Amino acid sequence: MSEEVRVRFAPSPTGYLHIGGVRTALFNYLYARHNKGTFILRIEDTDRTRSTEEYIDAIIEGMKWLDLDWDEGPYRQTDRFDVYRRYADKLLNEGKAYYCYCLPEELERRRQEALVQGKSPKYDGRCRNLKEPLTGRIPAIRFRMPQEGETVVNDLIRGKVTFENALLDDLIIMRSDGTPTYNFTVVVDDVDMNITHVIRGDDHLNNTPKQIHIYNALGYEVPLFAHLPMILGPDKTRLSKRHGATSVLAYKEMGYLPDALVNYLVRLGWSYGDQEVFTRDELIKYFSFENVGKSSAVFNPEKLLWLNSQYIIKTATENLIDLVMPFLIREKVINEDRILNKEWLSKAINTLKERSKTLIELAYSLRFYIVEDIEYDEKAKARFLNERHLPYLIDIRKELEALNNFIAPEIEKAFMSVVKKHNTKLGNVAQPVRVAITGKTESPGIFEVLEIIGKEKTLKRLEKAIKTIGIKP
RNA sequence: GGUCCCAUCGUCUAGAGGCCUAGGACAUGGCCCUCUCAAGGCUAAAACACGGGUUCGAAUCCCGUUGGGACCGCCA
Repeated sequence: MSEEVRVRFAPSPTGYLHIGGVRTALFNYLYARHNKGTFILRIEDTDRTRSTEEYIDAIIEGMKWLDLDWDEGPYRQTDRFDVYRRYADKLLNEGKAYYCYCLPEELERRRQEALVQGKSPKYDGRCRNLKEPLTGRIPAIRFRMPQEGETVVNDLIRGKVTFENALLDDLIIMRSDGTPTYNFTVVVDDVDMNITHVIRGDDHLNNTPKQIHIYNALGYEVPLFAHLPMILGPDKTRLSKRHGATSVLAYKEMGYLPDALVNYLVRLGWSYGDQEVFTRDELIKYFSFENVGKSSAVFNPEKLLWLNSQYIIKTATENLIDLVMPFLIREKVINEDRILNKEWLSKAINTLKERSKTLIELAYSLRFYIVEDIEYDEKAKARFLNERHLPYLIDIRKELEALNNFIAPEIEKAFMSVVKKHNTKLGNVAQPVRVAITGKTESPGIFEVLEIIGKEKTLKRLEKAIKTIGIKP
């Protein structure tokens, strides 16, 4: 027995990689990295009618975006059908599994009947001790589940969970079309891949005793289990498409930083004292199941947004340039062929970093720096581009025009001189200028903004504002 | 219906029988800073689901009730 920790994330490509899946992947990843173990990616695509290549690609892309790098795989179960077949034959030969000739429609009918009568829908075992094969039907293979005693799942998060064997169903391990089913393939693969810890969603806890019996039947040691609590939507039901974004990649499109999402998700059900923000290294260092909670958690978009803004502030401006560029193009702030001076752009970004909760917001707010013609917000225009503020605009234009060194401290002096001359408050000069330059009543500090916009554009925009007031009384 | 799981502010959580007058974070209100908006600082309001035990002492241990969730497929 090796000491090495081997864990796996095993999504089925019947849908996109969603928040819940990512959290499972993340906890597997953290546990592996914390223990210097191996993290395996396995695609559970035995349901051939619902699995698609597109989903597989999206899962992989999502994992890569979040930088949840795996060490082995992706393995695909559809490549391993002969392995399952071999194990199934073995169980058949040993009498631990048997052919079942019941038709899916028959089973479904019996299930419904049981439900109507308020009984537990369980396979009645009518093919369990068949002496002769039934002709004219292609059988499925069922696992012969022990019916006495109880099974204890020793869960790293839940503790001991006990199940009565009499309640366990003889489940189908091979369909009549020869393809294997989930509860069988997981066990075979986890055995085959030497998985030491099965870390997965809470929804599998009820499957676990059945799987334990398959391990036993196959003669293998049972791995350790850790069942993670579910993530709920705002209505406290299981997170689903109704609750907004389906794919994690949608979060990428919405301008979230991968590390912010990871940080948010890890705190859903896990904690480390009062700490809220973690680097990836800290996460790996501190992670343990002892600090994983047992109860399900409601997904809270507001806190994610807050964390995202914290990560934007933390990110080096240099990196932010590359991150925001696709959004500048997508939101048509710049044309694809237009090359911006990086040094200049980083100055602009610096003023907007702590004002942006997402990369989209950052891209939008960068607009007034970049475009030639800004548009006035109607309310802002009505309030500040009027007769009352006209003298200030005329004077500040004059003062700024006279500046040789167009830098923030000099610009400030110019403003102060106008303020003094009119014996007014700075806001009365700054706000109309802000509207003239940015089109809005909110922006970063106006002196900095003017420096970054530059003298030429500043004067041009001031003149346009002055003219606007002249035209419209 | 059966089985299993869970239960601290609106939400995420700290809490391992006395450090609890229940702490932190998001969101919300107020104040400070201030050229606006943010960021930041300070501050306010806000929770141990309920009922029984055990104990000198319970958010913490036990039992029950209630509430929520998951699963009961030839889906995974």
